[in-house]
Amino acid sequence: MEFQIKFDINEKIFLRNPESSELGKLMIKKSIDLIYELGFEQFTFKKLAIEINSTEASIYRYFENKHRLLLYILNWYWSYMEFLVTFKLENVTDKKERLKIIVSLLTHEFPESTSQFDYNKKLLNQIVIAESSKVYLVKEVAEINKDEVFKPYKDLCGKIAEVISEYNSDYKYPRSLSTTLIETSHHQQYFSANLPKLTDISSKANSEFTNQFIEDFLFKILD
Amino acid sequence: MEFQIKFDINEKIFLRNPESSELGKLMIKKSIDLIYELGFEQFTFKKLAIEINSTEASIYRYFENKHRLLLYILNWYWSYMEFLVTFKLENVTDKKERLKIIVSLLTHEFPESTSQFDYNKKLLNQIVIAESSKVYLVKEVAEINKDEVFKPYKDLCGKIAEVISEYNSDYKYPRSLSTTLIETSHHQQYFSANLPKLTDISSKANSEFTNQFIEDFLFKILD
DNA sequence: TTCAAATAATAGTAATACTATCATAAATAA
DNA sequence: TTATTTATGATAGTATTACTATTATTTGAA
Repeated sequence: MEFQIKFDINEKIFLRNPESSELGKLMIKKSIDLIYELGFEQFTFKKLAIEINSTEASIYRYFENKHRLLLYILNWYWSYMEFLVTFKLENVTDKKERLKIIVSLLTHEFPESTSQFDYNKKLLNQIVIAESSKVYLVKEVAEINKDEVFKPYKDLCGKIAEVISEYNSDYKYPRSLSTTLIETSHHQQYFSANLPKLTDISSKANSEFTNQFIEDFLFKILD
Repeated sequence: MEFQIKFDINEKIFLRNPESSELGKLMIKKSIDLIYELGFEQFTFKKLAIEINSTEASIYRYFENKHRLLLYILNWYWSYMEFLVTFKLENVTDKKERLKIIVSLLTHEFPESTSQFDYNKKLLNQIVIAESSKVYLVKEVAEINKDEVFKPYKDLCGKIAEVISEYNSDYKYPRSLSTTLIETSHHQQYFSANLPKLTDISSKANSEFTNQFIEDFLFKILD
Protein backbone atom coordinates (compact mmCIF):
# COMPACT_ATOMS: atom_id res chain seq x y z
CA MET A 1 0.00 0.00 0.00
CA GLU A 2 1.38 3.38 -1.02
CA PHE A 3 -0.25 6.58 -0.02
CA GLN A 4 0.46 10.25 -0.01
CA ILE A 5 -0.54 12.79 2.55
CA LYS A 6 -1.59 16.33 1.88
CA PHE A 7 -1.96 19.03 4.47
CA ASP A 8 -3.82 22.28 4.23
CA ILE A 9 -1.13 24.81 4.78
CA ASN A 10 -2.21 28.22 6.07
CA GLU A 11 -2.94 30.40 3.04
CA LYS A 12 -1.33 33.43 4.58
CA ILE A 13 2.05 31.81 4.13
CA PHE A 14 2.03 31.85 0.35
CA LEU A 15 0.80 34.11 -2.43
CA ARG A 16 -0.13 31.22 -4.70
CA ASN A 17 -0.47 27.69 -3.40
CA PRO A 18 2.56 25.70 -4.55
CA GLU A 19 0.45 22.52 -4.35
CA SER A 20 -1.72 23.92 -7.16
CA SER A 21 0.80 23.50 -9.97
CA GLU A 22 3.65 21.32 -11.12
CA LEU A 23 6.02 24.27 -10.97
CA GLY A 24 4.96 24.96 -7.41
CA LYS A 25 5.52 21.38 -6.31
CA LEU A 26 8.90 21.27 -7.99
CA MET A 27 9.76 24.51 -6.24
CA ILE A 28 9.16 22.96 -2.82
CA LYS A 29 10.94 19.73 -3.60
CA LYS A 30 14.00 21.48 -4.96
CA SER A 31 14.09 24.06 -2.22
CA ILE A 32 14.35 21.21 0.29
CA ASP A 33 17.38 19.91 -1.58
CA LEU A 34 18.91 23.36 -1.91
CA ILE A 35 18.34 24.58 1.63
CA TYR A 36 19.82 21.33 2.88
CA GLU A 37 22.79 21.69 0.59
CA LEU A 38 23.54 25.41 0.99
CA GLY A 39 22.04 26.31 4.34
CA PHE A 40 19.30 28.88 4.61
CA GLU A 41 21.60 31.93 4.51
CA GLN A 42 23.17 30.95 1.19
CA PHE A 43 19.91 29.79 -0.32
CA THR A 44 18.40 32.33 -2.76
CA PHE A 45 15.45 32.43 -5.13
CA LYS A 46 17.89 33.03 -7.96
CA LYS A 47 19.66 29.74 -7.25
CA LEU A 48 16.34 27.94 -6.86
CA ALA A 49 15.11 29.40 -10.15
CA ILE A 50 18.13 28.04 -12.00
CA GLU A 51 17.64 24.66 -10.35
CA ILE A 52 14.04 24.37 -11.55
CA ASN A 53 14.68 26.00 -14.93
CA SER A 54 12.43 28.89 -14.14
CA THR A 55 12.87 32.50 -13.12
CA GLU A 56 13.05 34.47 -9.90
CA ALA A 57 9.88 36.33 -10.90
CA SER A 58 7.96 33.06 -11.09
CA ILE A 59 9.02 32.06 -7.60
CA TYR A 60 8.03 35.45 -6.26
CA ARG A 61 4.52 34.79 -7.49
CA TYR A 62 4.33 31.93 -4.98
CA PHE A 63 6.23 33.30 -2.02
CA GLU A 64 6.87 36.80 -0.77
CA ASN A 65 10.40 35.87 0.27
CA LYS A 66 12.57 32.95 1.29
CA HIS A 67 11.54 33.23 4.91
CA ARG A 68 7.96 32.43 3.90
CA LEU A 69 9.13 29.50 1.82
CA LEU A 70 10.99 28.08 4.82
CA LEU A 71 7.89 28.63 6.92
CA TYR A 72 5.87 26.68 4.37
CA ILE A 73 8.27 23.77 4.49
CA LEU A 74 8.31 23.77 8.29
CA ASN A 75 4.53 23.95 8.49
CA TRP A 76 4.37 20.91 6.27
CA TYR A 77 6.87 19.13 8.52
CA TRP A 78 5.10 20.01 11.75
CA SER A 79 1.80 18.86 10.30
CA TYR A 80 3.44 15.67 9.13
CA MET A 81 4.95 15.08 12.55
CA GLU A 82 1.61 15.51 14.23
CA PHE A 83 0.12 13.04 11.78
CA LEU A 84 2.96 10.60 12.41
CA VAL A 85 2.54 10.86 16.15
CA THR A 86 -1.19 10.21 15.86
CA PHE A 87 -0.60 7.31 13.51
CA LYS A 88 2.12 5.63 15.56
CA LEU A 89 0.20 5.99 18.81
CA GLU A 90 -2.87 4.32 17.36
CA ASN A 91 -3.86 1.33 19.47
CA VAL A 92 -0.99 1.79 21.87
CA THR A 93 -2.50 1.99 25.31
CA ASP A 94 0.55 1.70 27.51
CA LYS A 95 1.21 5.26 28.59
CA LYS A 96 4.94 4.87 28.97
CA GLU A 97 5.16 3.24 25.60
CA ARG A 98 3.27 6.16 24.08
CA LEU A 99 5.89 8.59 25.34
CA LYS A 100 8.72 6.37 24.17
CA ILE A 101 7.26 6.32 20.69
CA ILE A 102 7.14 10.11 20.66
CA VAL A 103 10.74 10.45 21.79
CA SER A 104 11.79 7.97 19.18
CA LEU A 105 9.99 9.92 16.46
CA LEU A 106 11.60 13.16 17.60
CA THR A 107 15.11 11.85 17.76
CA HIS A 108 15.52 9.45 14.90
CA GLU A 109 16.39 10.27 11.36
CA PHE A 110 13.94 9.35 8.67
CA PRO A 111 14.90 6.74 6.11
CA GLU A 112 16.02 8.00 2.74
CA SER A 113 12.88 8.76 0.74
CA THR A 114 12.28 6.65 -2.29
CA SER A 115 9.21 8.17 -3.87
CA GLN A 116 9.70 10.75 -6.61
CA PHE A 117 6.46 12.40 -5.67
CA ASP A 118 7.10 12.82 -2.02
CA TYR A 119 9.25 15.31 -0.16
CA ASN A 120 12.60 14.00 0.98
CA LYS A 121 11.90 13.55 4.66
CA LYS A 122 15.45 12.77 5.61
CA LEU A 123 16.63 16.12 4.30
CA LEU A 124 13.54 17.81 5.68
CA ASN A 125 14.42 16.51 9.13
CA GLN A 126 17.95 17.87 8.82
CA ILE A 127 16.56 21.24 7.76
CA VAL A 128 14.30 21.28 10.77
CA ILE A 129 17.26 20.56 13.04
CA ALA A 130 19.50 23.24 11.59
CA GLU A 131 17.13 25.93 10.34
CA SER A 132 13.78 25.81 12.09
CA SER A 133 14.60 28.30 14.81
CA LYS A 134 15.31 30.91 12.14
CA VAL A 135 11.62 31.24 11.34
CA TYR A 136 10.64 32.43 14.79
CA LEU A 137 13.84 34.07 16.04
CA VAL A 138 13.13 37.22 14.04
CA LYS A 139 12.14 40.72 15.06
CA GLU A 140 8.78 40.47 13.28
CA VAL A 141 7.71 37.38 15.26
CA ALA A 142 4.70 39.15 16.79
CA GLU A 143 3.53 40.33 13.38
CA ILE A 144 3.81 37.00 11.63
CA ASN A 145 2.39 35.11 14.61
CA LYS A 146 -0.86 37.02 14.11
CA ASP A 147 -1.45 35.10 10.89
CA GLU A 148 -1.33 31.86 12.92
CA VAL A 149 1.56 30.59 10.88
CA PHE A 150 2.94 28.71 13.87
CA LYS A 151 -0.26 26.81 14.51
CA PRO A 152 1.08 23.44 13.32
CA TYR A 153 4.01 23.74 15.71
CA LYS A 154 1.67 24.70 18.54
CA ASP A 155 -0.64 21.82 17.66
CA LEU A 156 2.21 19.33 17.70
CA CYS A 157 3.30 20.77 21.02
CA GLY A 158 -0.28 20.48 22.30
CA LYS A 159 -0.58 16.89 21.17
CA ILE A 160 2.62 15.84 22.92
CA ALA A 161 1.55 17.80 25.99
CA GLU A 162 -1.63 15.72 26.11
CA VAL A 163 0.31 12.47 26.11
CA ILE A 164 2.52 13.88 28.87
CA SER A 165 -0.53 14.77 30.92
CA GLU A 166 -2.08 11.36 30.33
CA TYR A 167 1.06 9.83 31.79
CA ASN A 168 1.29 12.17 34.73
CA SER A 169 -1.65 14.49 35.25
CA ASP A 170 0.09 16.24 38.16
CA TYR A 171 2.94 17.55 36.10
CA LYS A 172 2.55 21.31 35.92
CA TYR A 173 4.38 22.19 32.70
CA PRO A 174 3.29 19.82 29.93
CA ARG A 175 3.60 22.36 27.12
CA SER A 176 6.94 23.75 28.18
CA LEU A 177 8.19 20.21 28.57
CA SER A 178 6.84 19.39 25.16
CA THR A 179 8.70 22.24 23.42
CA THR A 180 11.77 21.35 25.47
CA LEU A 181 11.60 17.79 24.14
CA ILE A 182 11.30 19.01 20.58
CA GLU A 183 13.94 21.70 20.76
CA THR A 184 16.34 19.62 22.82
CA SER A 185 16.10 16.75 20.39
CA HIS A 186 17.18 19.17 17.65
CA HIS A 187 19.96 20.72 19.67
CA GLN A 188 21.41 17.50 20.94
CA GLN A 189 21.41 15.97 17.50
CA TYR A 190 23.06 19.06 16.05
CA PHE A 191 25.58 19.41 18.85
CA SER A 192 26.51 15.75 19.00
CA ALA A 193 27.16 15.84 15.26
CA ASN A 194 28.88 19.24 15.06
CA LEU A 195 29.99 20.44 18.50
CA PRO A 196 30.29 17.20 20.46
CA LYS A 197 32.00 18.81 23.45
CA LEU A 198 28.66 20.38 24.27
CA THR A 199 27.26 16.89 24.83
CA ASP A 200 28.21 13.56 26.39
CA ILE A 201 28.24 11.60 23.18
CA SER A 202 30.85 8.90 23.07
CA SER A 203 30.71 6.41 20.30
CA LYS A 204 27.12 5.74 19.34
CA ALA A 205 25.27 7.42 16.54
CA ASN A 206 24.00 10.83 17.52
CA SER A 207 20.33 9.95 16.99
CA GLU A 208 20.64 7.03 19.32
CA PHE A 209 22.54 9.10 21.85
CA THR A 210 19.90 11.82 21.76
CA ASN A 211 17.14 9.28 22.14
CA GLN A 212 18.69 7.87 25.29
CA PHE A 213 19.44 11.25 26.80
CA ILE A 214 15.89 12.50 26.22
CA GLU A 215 14.14 9.33 27.28
CA ASP A 216 16.18 9.23 30.47
CA PHE A 217 15.38 12.80 31.33
CA LEU A 218 11.73 12.64 30.39
CA PHE A 219 10.95 9.75 32.71
CA LYS A 220 13.02 11.19 35.54
CA ILE A 221 10.88 14.29 35.27
CA LEU A 222 7.56 12.50 35.07
CA ASP A 223 8.06 9.57 37.41
CA MET B 1 33.55 49.45 44.74
CA GLU B 2 33.31 49.64 40.98
CA PHE B 3 35.26 47.37 38.73
CA GLN B 4 35.41 46.37 35.13
CA ILE B 5 36.17 43.01 33.71
CA LYS B 6 38.11 42.29 30.55
CA PHE B 7 38.29 38.97 28.80
CA ASP B 8 40.81 37.79 26.29
CA ILE B 9 38.68 37.08 23.29
CA ASN B 10 40.05 34.59 20.77
CA GLU B 11 42.10 36.56 18.24
CA LYS B 12 40.81 34.53 15.34
CA ILE B 13 37.42 36.21 15.73
CA PHE B 14 38.57 39.69 14.77
CA LEU B 15 41.01 41.29 12.37
CA ARG B 16 41.88 44.10 14.74
CA ASN B 17 41.07 43.91 18.45
CA PRO B 18 38.15 46.25 19.14
CA GLU B 19 39.38 46.62 22.73
CA SER B 20 42.51 48.28 21.39
CA SER B 21 40.89 51.55 20.36
CA GLU B 22 38.10 53.91 21.27
CA LEU B 23 36.49 53.38 17.89
CA GLY B 24 36.60 49.64 18.43
CA LYS B 25 34.98 49.87 21.83
CA LEU B 26 32.30 52.19 20.55
CA MET B 27 31.69 49.74 17.73
CA ILE B 28 30.91 46.92 20.14
CA LYS B 29 28.77 49.05 22.43
CA LYS B 30 26.71 50.43 19.59
CA SER B 31 26.39 47.11 17.85
CA ILE B 32 24.80 45.73 21.01
CA ASP B 33 22.22 48.50 20.88
CA LEU B 34 21.65 48.08 17.16
CA ILE B 35 21.42 44.30 17.05
CA TYR B 36 18.97 44.46 19.91
CA GLU B 37 16.92 47.12 18.15
CA LEU B 38 16.93 45.77 14.60
CA GLY B 39 17.54 42.06 15.04
CA PHE B 40 20.59 40.42 13.50
CA GLU B 41 19.13 40.07 10.00
CA GLN B 42 18.41 43.79 9.62
CA PHE B 43 21.65 44.82 11.29
CA THR B 44 24.31 45.97 8.79
CA PHE B 45 27.79 47.48 8.97
CA LYS B 46 26.48 50.47 7.04
CA LYS B 47 23.91 51.23 9.74
CA LEU B 48 26.49 50.70 12.47
CA ALA B 49 28.93 53.02 10.68
CA ILE B 50 26.35 55.80 10.61
CA GLU B 51 25.59 55.23 14.28
CA ILE B 52 29.24 55.64 15.31
CA ASN B 53 29.99 58.40 12.79
CA SER B 54 32.44 56.28 10.95
CA THR B 55 32.54 54.30 7.73
CA GLU B 56 31.85 50.75 6.63
CA ALA B 57 35.48 50.41 5.60
CA SER B 58 36.62 51.18 9.13
CA ILE B 59 34.41 48.49 10.60
CA TYR B 60 35.66 45.97 8.08
CA ARG B 61 39.15 46.62 9.42
CA TYR B 62 38.00 45.11 12.72
CA PHE B 63 35.65 42.34 11.64
CA GLU B 64 35.46 40.23 8.51
CA ASN B 65 31.66 40.32 8.60
CA LYS B 66 28.72 40.76 10.91
CA HIS B 67 28.66 37.09 11.84
CA ARG B 68 32.13 37.50 13.37
CA LEU B 69 31.01 40.59 15.24
CA LEU B 70 28.10 38.66 16.74
CA LEU B 71 30.48 35.87 17.64
CA TYR B 72 32.70 38.40 19.40
CA ILE B 73 29.79 39.71 21.45
CA LEU B 74 28.65 36.21 22.36
CA ASN B 75 32.15 35.15 23.33
CA TRP B 76 32.27 38.10 25.66
CA TYR B 77 28.91 37.12 27.11
CA TRP B 78 29.81 33.46 27.59
CA SER B 79 33.07 34.45 29.28
CA TYR B 80 31.16 36.87 31.45
CA MET B 81 28.62 34.22 32.40
CA GLU B 82 31.36 31.81 33.38
CA PHE B 83 32.91 34.52 35.50
CA LEU B 84 29.55 35.32 37.08
CA VAL B 85 28.89 31.69 37.87
CA THR B 86 32.31 31.34 39.50
CA PHE B 87 31.81 34.54 41.43
CA LYS B 88 28.33 33.76 42.69
CA LEU B 89 29.24 30.21 43.71
CA GLU B 90 32.18 31.41 45.80
CA ASN B 91 31.82 30.19 49.40
CA VAL B 92 28.54 28.44 48.69
CA THR B 93 28.98 24.85 49.77
CA ASP B 94 25.43 23.56 49.69
CA LYS B 95 25.27 21.61 46.48
CA LYS B 96 21.60 22.18 45.83
CA GLU B 97 22.03 25.87 46.45
CA ARG B 98 24.88 25.97 43.94
CA LEU B 99 22.61 24.61 41.24
CA LYS B 100 19.83 26.99 42.17
CA ILE B 101 22.19 29.92 41.79
CA ILE B 102 23.15 28.74 38.32
CA VAL B 103 19.54 28.36 37.23
CA SER B 104 18.77 31.80 38.57
CA LEU B 105 21.68 33.32 36.63
CA LEU B 106 20.55 31.59 33.45
CA THR B 107 16.94 32.62 33.67
CA HIS B 108 16.88 36.12 35.10
CA GLU B 109 17.29 39.33 33.21
CA PHE B 110 20.15 41.56 34.13
CA PRO B 111 19.44 44.94 35.65
CA GLU B 112 19.68 47.93 33.32
CA SER B 113 23.32 48.85 33.03
CA THR B 114 24.31 52.19 34.41
CA SER B 115 27.95 52.50 33.54
CA GLN B 116 28.86 54.37 30.38
CA PHE B 117 31.97 52.26 30.00
CA ASP B 118 30.40 48.90 30.33
CA TYR B 119 28.39 46.88 27.86
CA ASN B 120 24.64 46.93 28.36
CA LYS B 121 24.13 43.51 29.86
CA LYS B 122 20.37 43.64 29.78
CA LEU B 123 20.40 44.08 26.01
CA LEU B 124 23.23 41.61 25.68
CA ASN B 125 21.13 39.01 27.46
CA GLN B 126 18.22 39.64 25.11
CA ILE B 127 20.56 39.29 22.14
CA VAL B 128 21.81 35.99 23.50
CA ILE B 129 18.24 34.74 23.83
CA ALA B 130 17.15 35.74 20.34
CA GLU B 131 20.31 35.57 18.25
CA SER B 132 22.88 33.25 19.77
CA SER B 133 21.86 30.13 17.89
CA LYS B 134 22.56 31.96 14.61
CA VAL B 135 26.29 31.79 15.20
CA TYR B 136 26.46 28.01 15.22
CA LEU B 137 23.47 27.03 13.06
CA VAL B 138 25.41 27.74 9.89
CA LYS B 139 26.79 25.50 7.17
CA GLU B 140 30.39 26.50 7.95
CA VAL B 141 30.14 25.39 11.60
CA ALA B 142 32.87 22.76 11.22
CA GLU B 143 35.22 25.31 9.65
CA ILE B 144 34.75 28.01 12.23
CA ASN B 145 34.79 25.55 15.12
CA LYS B 146 38.38 24.70 14.18
CA ASP B 147 39.44 28.15 15.34
CA GLU B 148 38.04 27.31 18.80
CA VAL B 149 35.65 30.23 18.64
CA PHE B 150 33.08 28.32 20.71
CA LYS B 151 35.49 27.63 23.55
CA PRO B 152 33.85 30.08 25.98
CA TYR B 153 30.49 28.39 25.43
CA LYS B 154 32.05 24.97 25.90
CA ASP B 155 33.82 26.18 29.03
CA LEU B 156 30.62 27.53 30.51
CA CYS B 157 28.94 24.26 29.68
CA GLY B 158 31.83 22.37 31.30
CA LYS B 159 31.65 24.48 34.43
CA ILE B 160 27.93 23.88 34.88
CA ALA B 161 28.46 20.20 34.13
CA GLU B 162 30.92 20.04 37.02
CA VAL B 163 28.40 21.46 39.45
CA ILE B 164 25.85 18.96 38.17
CA SER B 165 28.30 16.11 38.72
CA GLU B 166 29.15 17.38 42.21
CA TYR B 167 25.48 17.19 43.06
CA ASN B 168 24.92 13.80 41.52
CA SER B 169 27.99 11.97 40.36
CA ASP B 170 25.93 9.11 38.95
CA TYR B 171 24.16 11.23 36.38
CA LYS B 172 25.38 10.14 33.00
CA TYR B 173 24.82 13.25 30.86
CA PRO B 174 26.13 16.31 32.70
CA ARG B 175 27.22 18.19 29.58
CA SER B 176 24.10 17.50 27.58
CA LEU B 177 22.04 18.51 30.58
CA SER B 178 24.12 21.65 30.91
CA THR B 179 23.53 22.76 27.31
CA THR B 180 19.89 21.80 27.73
CA LEU B 181 19.64 24.10 30.74
CA ILE B 182 21.24 26.96 28.86
CA GLU B 183 19.31 26.53 25.63
CA THR B 184 16.02 25.80 27.35
CA SER B 185 16.33 28.88 29.48
CA HIS B 186 16.66 30.90 26.28
CA HIS B 187 13.80 29.14 24.53
CA GLN B 188 11.38 29.30 27.38
CA GLN B 189 12.04 32.97 27.96
CA TYR B 190 11.61 33.70 24.28
CA PHE B 191 8.53 31.55 23.89
CA SER B 192 6.81 32.76 27.02
CA ALA B 193 7.33 36.34 25.84
CA ASN B 194 6.52 35.83 22.16
CA LEU B 195 4.76 32.52 21.55
CA PRO B 196 3.19 31.77 24.93
CA LYS B 197 1.08 28.88 23.67
CA LEU B 198 4.30 26.91 23.38
CA THR B 199 4.66 27.17 27.15
CA ASP B 200 2.61 26.97 30.33
CA ILE B 201 3.09 30.56 31.36
CA SER B 202 0.08 32.04 33.09
CA SER B 203 0.51 35.37 34.78
CA LYS B 204 3.95 35.70 36.18
CA ALA B 205 6.89 37.38 34.50
CA ASN B 206 8.52 35.13 31.97
CA SER B 207 11.91 35.07 33.71
CA GLU B 208 10.29 33.90 36.91
CA PHE B 209 8.24 31.33 35.04
CA THR B 210 11.31 30.00 33.27
CA ASN B 211 13.21 29.82 36.53
CA GLN B 212 10.55 27.68 38.15
CA PHE B 213 10.16 25.41 35.15
CA ILE B 214 13.89 24.78 34.88
CA GLU B 215 14.51 24.39 38.60
CA ASP B 216 11.67 21.91 38.85
CA PHE B 217 12.92 19.90 35.95
CA LEU B 218 16.58 19.98 36.97
CA PHE B 219 15.96 18.56 40.43
CA LYS B 220 13.53 15.97 39.18
CA ILE B 221 16.28 14.77 36.86
CA LEU B 222 19.03 14.76 39.44
CA ASP B 223 17.24 13.62 42.58
C1' DT C 1 -12.21 29.29 -30.66
C1' DT C 2 -11.63 32.44 -27.47
C1' DC C 3 -10.32 34.20 -23.27
C1' DA C 4 -8.11 34.24 -18.88
C1' DA C 5 -4.41 32.77 -16.17
C1' DA C 6 0.33 31.22 -15.59
C1' DT C 7 4.84 31.50 -16.94
C1' DA C 8 9.06 33.07 -19.37
C1' DA C 9 12.03 36.58 -20.72
C1' DT C 10 13.86 40.63 -19.73
C1' DA C 11 14.93 44.87 -17.41
C1' DG C 12 15.61 47.60 -13.73
C1' DT C 13 16.29 49.37 -8.70
C1' DA C 14 17.87 49.81 -4.01
C1' DA C 15 20.35 47.65 -0.59
C1' DT C 16 23.89 44.52 0.98
C1' DA C 17 28.36 42.77 1.47
C1' DC C 18 32.13 43.48 0.47
C1' DT C 19 37.30 45.40 -1.76
C1' DA C 20 40.42 49.01 -3.11
C1' DT C 21 42.73 53.49 -3.17
C1' DC C 22 44.37 57.59 -1.47
C1' DA C 23 44.65 61.50 1.68
C1' DT C 24 45.15 62.97 6.24
C1' DA C 25 45.64 62.89 11.22
C1' DA C 26 47.69 61.01 15.20
C1' DA C 27 50.97 58.29 17.59
C1' DT C 28 55.71 56.61 17.93
C1' DA C 29 60.44 55.85 17.03
C1' DA C 30 64.89 57.55 15.34
C1' DT D 1 62.72 67.41 15.82
C1' DT D 2 61.71 64.93 11.88
C1' DA D 3 60.50 60.70 9.81
C1' DT D 4 57.60 57.05 9.61
C1' DT D 5 54.28 53.96 10.75
C1' DT D 6 49.39 53.22 11.78
C1' DA D 7 44.52 54.28 12.06
C1' DT D 8 40.91 56.46 10.15
C1' DG D 9 38.10 59.04 6.74
C1' DA D 10 36.53 59.89 2.27
C1' DT D 11 35.36 58.08 -1.74
C1' DA D 12 34.61 54.77 -5.40
C1' DG D 13 33.48 50.58 -7.24
C1' DT D 14 31.76 45.52 -7.82
C1' DA D 15 28.94 41.43 -7.46
C1' DT D 16 25.08 39.66 -5.36
C1' DT D 17 20.66 39.88 -3.18
C1' DA D 18 16.02 40.96 -2.82
C1' DC D 19 12.95 42.47 -4.86
C1' DT D 20 9.25 45.08 -8.72
C1' DA D 21 7.57 45.88 -13.33
C1' DT D 22 6.54 44.99 -18.22
C1' DT D 23 5.59 42.44 -22.12
C1' DA D 24 5.26 38.31 -24.81
C1' DT D 25 4.08 33.61 -25.06
C1' DT D 26 2.02 29.38 -23.67
C1' DT D 27 -1.52 26.59 -21.63
C1' DG D 28 -5.89 25.20 -20.20
C1' DA D 29 -10.79 25.87 -19.31
C1' DA D 30 -15.37 27.74 -20.97
